[in-house]
Amino acid sequence: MVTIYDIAKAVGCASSTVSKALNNSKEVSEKRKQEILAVAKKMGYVPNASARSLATKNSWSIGVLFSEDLNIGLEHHLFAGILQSFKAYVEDLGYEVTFVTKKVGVQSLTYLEWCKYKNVDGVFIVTVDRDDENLNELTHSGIPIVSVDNGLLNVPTIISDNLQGTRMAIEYLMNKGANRIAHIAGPQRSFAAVERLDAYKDTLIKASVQVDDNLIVEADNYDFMSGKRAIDQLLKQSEKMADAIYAASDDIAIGAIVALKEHGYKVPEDVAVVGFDNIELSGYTSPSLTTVSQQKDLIGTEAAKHLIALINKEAQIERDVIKRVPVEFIIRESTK
Amino acid sequence: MVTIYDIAKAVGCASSTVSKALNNSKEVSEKRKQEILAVAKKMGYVPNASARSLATKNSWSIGVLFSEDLNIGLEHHLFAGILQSFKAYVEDLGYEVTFVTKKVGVQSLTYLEWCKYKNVDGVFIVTVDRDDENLNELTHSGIPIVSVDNGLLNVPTIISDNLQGTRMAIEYLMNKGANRIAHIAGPQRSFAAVERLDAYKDTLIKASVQVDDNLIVEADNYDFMSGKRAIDQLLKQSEKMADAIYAASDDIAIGAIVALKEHGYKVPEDVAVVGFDNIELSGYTSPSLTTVSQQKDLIGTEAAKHLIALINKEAQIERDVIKRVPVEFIIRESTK
DNA sequence: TTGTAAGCGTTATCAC
DNA sequence: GTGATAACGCTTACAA
Repeated sequence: MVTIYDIAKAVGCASSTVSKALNNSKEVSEKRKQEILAVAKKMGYVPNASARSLATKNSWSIGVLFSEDLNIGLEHHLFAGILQSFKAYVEDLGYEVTFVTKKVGVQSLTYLEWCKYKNVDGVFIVTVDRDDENLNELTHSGIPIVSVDNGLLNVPTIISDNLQGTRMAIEYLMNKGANRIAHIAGPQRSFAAVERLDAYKDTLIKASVQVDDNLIVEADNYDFMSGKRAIDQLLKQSEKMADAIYAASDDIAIGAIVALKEHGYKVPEDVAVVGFDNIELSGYTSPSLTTVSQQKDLIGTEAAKHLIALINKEAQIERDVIKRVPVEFIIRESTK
Repeated sequence: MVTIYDIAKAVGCASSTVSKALNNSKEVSEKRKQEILAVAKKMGYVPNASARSLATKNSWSIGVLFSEDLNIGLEHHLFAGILQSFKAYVEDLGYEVTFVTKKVGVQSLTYLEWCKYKNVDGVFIVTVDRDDENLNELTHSGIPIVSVDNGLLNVPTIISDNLQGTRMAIEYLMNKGANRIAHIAGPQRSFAAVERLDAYKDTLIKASVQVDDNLIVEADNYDFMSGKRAIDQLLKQSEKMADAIYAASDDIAIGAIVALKEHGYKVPEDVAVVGFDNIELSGYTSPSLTTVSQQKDLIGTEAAKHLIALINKEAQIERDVIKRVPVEFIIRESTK
């Protein structure tokens, strides 16, 4: 391993001069700097992050909290997409993206301890168990944190405009003549799911339509099977099938469509279905799915921008700042 | 920040003794150790990764190479799933998972330089541009590396048994009576795609069926649209439509089914379709998709195990070690 | 402009 | 069993 001392020796100067040259300081003559840079390159010098971090107390790294406890891992399209654009943005700025974990070697740590251990500059919470006892400690530590979607208390959050999206969906269905619009809500431990359910009720009420609890089902999860099961539940709750269904996710919607077909209903003729997310496949199912599209790229980059601003103290840490990202309503065959 | 010196002062011993206690060394009396541990806990001591790493030359961190240049980012189900299980496995062992990047602060680095900079214990190559000029340098550096799927030269690779999978698919189709089996190959820059194409030809030849180049199309990519386009291409190449199609991915297969329907073909009546991957949605399309299932969990954990073995020098770095992970053939409606 | 030296928080060697 | 102390590679006052 080549160190600045090796370079200093080779050049015939002090290590501090080498350091200055390497860091583009103005306290070195241009000539010296070029000389040092040339030698460094020739010798294959690579700086050492640990030594640098130890001396400067900066890590240039951002921790990502991506808990798998919730069964929403990296495979989840939305969160993977968000993380992807977040990663691209901060890496371009020179930050390293690393996953926050609870262990180092044989030792167990809390999230906060790990972040201190690694001295991360900031934390991006993608998915996390809101009941995790370690969470509170982290969110109150003063470390710059940004979150998405899960609506943690005390953490600035970037999230889709669930109210707007829901309203567009419901109003569209009503304009199409639907008057028994059911809602398959997402699991209510999810913040977005709660928002969408509230928005559903709110929109109906604003349109002077009475909310019928028998037309509301809570899915266990955001996935296909939950959508299928939700239809069974709906059939139990209500003798007469709804003429439209607004589902809290595309996966649920697609599962619901499959179940509806199995029960002999035609989509969209008997029942119109609207999803949420606009997953890539929603354009390819049969029928293709009308849905509320979430801009995962934008959510990821907005989260990144805000976190960087917090790190650079260009933004203040305000609790409960919620930034809404607009959604888009995409009409396809499932509501024709 | 609490350091071992603070603890030493509080306890009234030397910092080296504290270090020993903290590291569970046998060179401290049990009594002292307990005393130190108690004080450390009370003071909220958290070790410092940089200092430790600087002194020990170990980082307990693994770099993940996940290049987005190929348009296969984290959103790709297969790679996301593989990374997920890899991550879970190594984190449980106390390793940190961090993304390899090409920049640190304002400075640009090669992959290898970054790995040296961060002193990662090993590298997991998930996706990477095989033509990347930085790659060769990394794979020949002596750093423990494991790869999946993309069949890099000189790197131990964990990959699905593409030959077995292809054979099962083709033989099944032949048994069903198909005698004009087309193949929508994946992009031939992908190693797996090449393997599947070769296996397709090989299986036909072994069954004394002549390979018809007009029944082979190379998709631009692994995605839906490529599948749709491939059907157009197939129609151009061959006047008579195939009676079965073996596609290199589920996405391609689903795209192909959509295109086939648009052209008036019925699946599976006119054309049977088989995919590859077993993405979650393949069971929910209409018709649901017969496919070759890849075990992403197993691929991820096998990669993790091998990398850890390399790091611990329990395995030798052998070039071109390829470990095959078995696949499973799943029969659904698209071939009924 | 350049050099000296202290300090960052650990671990590890070697006396005692 | 315990304690000095050097070393890890770098940055940064401060001195020259």
